[in-house]
Amino acid sequence: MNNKPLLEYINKFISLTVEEENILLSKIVHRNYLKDQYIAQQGDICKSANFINSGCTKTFYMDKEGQEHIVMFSIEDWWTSDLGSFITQTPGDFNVQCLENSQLIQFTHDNLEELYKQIPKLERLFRKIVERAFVASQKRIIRNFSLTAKERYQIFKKTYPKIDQRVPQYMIASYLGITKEFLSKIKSQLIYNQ
Amino acid sequence: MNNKPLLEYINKFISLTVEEENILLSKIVHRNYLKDQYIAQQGDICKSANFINSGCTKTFYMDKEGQEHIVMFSIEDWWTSDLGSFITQTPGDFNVQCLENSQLIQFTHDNLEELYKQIPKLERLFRKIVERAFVASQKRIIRNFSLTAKERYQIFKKTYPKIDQRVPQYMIASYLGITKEFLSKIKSQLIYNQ
DNA sequence: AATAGATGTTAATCTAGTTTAACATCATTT
DNA sequence: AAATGATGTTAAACTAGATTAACATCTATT
Repeated sequence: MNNKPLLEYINKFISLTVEEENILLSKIVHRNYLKDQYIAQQGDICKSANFINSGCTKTFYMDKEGQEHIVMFSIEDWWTSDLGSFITQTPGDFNVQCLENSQLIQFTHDNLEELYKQIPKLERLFRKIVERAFVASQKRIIRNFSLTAKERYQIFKKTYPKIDQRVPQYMIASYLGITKEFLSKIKSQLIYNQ
Repeated sequence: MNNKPLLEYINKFISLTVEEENILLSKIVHRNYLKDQYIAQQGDICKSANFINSGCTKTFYMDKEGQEHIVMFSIEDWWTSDLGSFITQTPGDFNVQCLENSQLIQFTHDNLEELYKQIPKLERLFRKIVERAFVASQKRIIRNFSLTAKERYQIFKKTYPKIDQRVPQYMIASYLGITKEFLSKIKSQLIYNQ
């Protein structure tokens, strides 16, 4: 039951009293998932927002052709969920799946609403978290439009070196919006040109 | 000084007492911009979050080649700002420019922080606004990866019929991430095939 | 150690979308 | 009404990246 990473994370945004921390901890659930297990499934209502204590997940969309499109990887000290489904409590567009055995701290929708009532400061915390996520998402749209696949890959490697090493290449290709074959070509070009 | 649209908008998310409404109204500024005027500029710190009473804006990024990439159009009853720059108060990556004469209601960073203190409920309001914006942004990434330009254009027309009619085609092409020439081709194909 | 399944590479062919360039249309200003 | 600038169209040549398919490498399981 390691709550330290979560509390330290929260403390970067807002400060909680000891009582508030205890209220918060009373409303969370620790949960272990195995590699390949699903945390959320396209078409289902997403039941939890999850803080990652350890492990790694991918959030992806499966299109009508059965092709996977990864929107996001998440690792330790970050969140994972189908946020759209979670906040509206309606069937979601995304799958969230563990890429490694993962230790998560889960906030259910009801518990989080309850927490917002008891500790209004948490609204601020989650506002800030989502603000940052939104900004990153906007920047990604721009990058996809204004940069080539090679440039996007180089930025990805620099920005997320940990993820680059932990995740199979064909998933990184999916995240970059290209095929695994083309990513392979890019990598060989990069090796040749240095 | 028409505050009705703003108050009605807010009321969809949270309910304010009359006193709270008055505090809020004391912290906002009404401001008129002319067509082509800039609300935020790439490289500058964005000073305001703006509720649109009337008018229309584009948020865009200018790349090293001098090409414009539109991330977002905003019209009445929606917000416009370089959110990343606004929340961090650091130089921004985006320009926000009026496409029509526009009446805006401005929240400066300081005033908004002040308001959060006086009316903590507003954290909830802005959390919800940004949540929705983030979800829309994620869906757009998916659409860009899994759909063709033609499909994306058809969805755009259906989702934002008002904007489609108000904004020149070459800007819609930029929003869709394609050239104006290719959008022109798509349109002629669509006319031919119905 | 042999087999199967998951991951990664290479190369040929193909295509969605770009680039370039010339022209058409419309609105605004003189 | 002529001229200028902003917007939109068409078509030919081109390219980034997809598709297909064959093969290579690495694990994990029997």
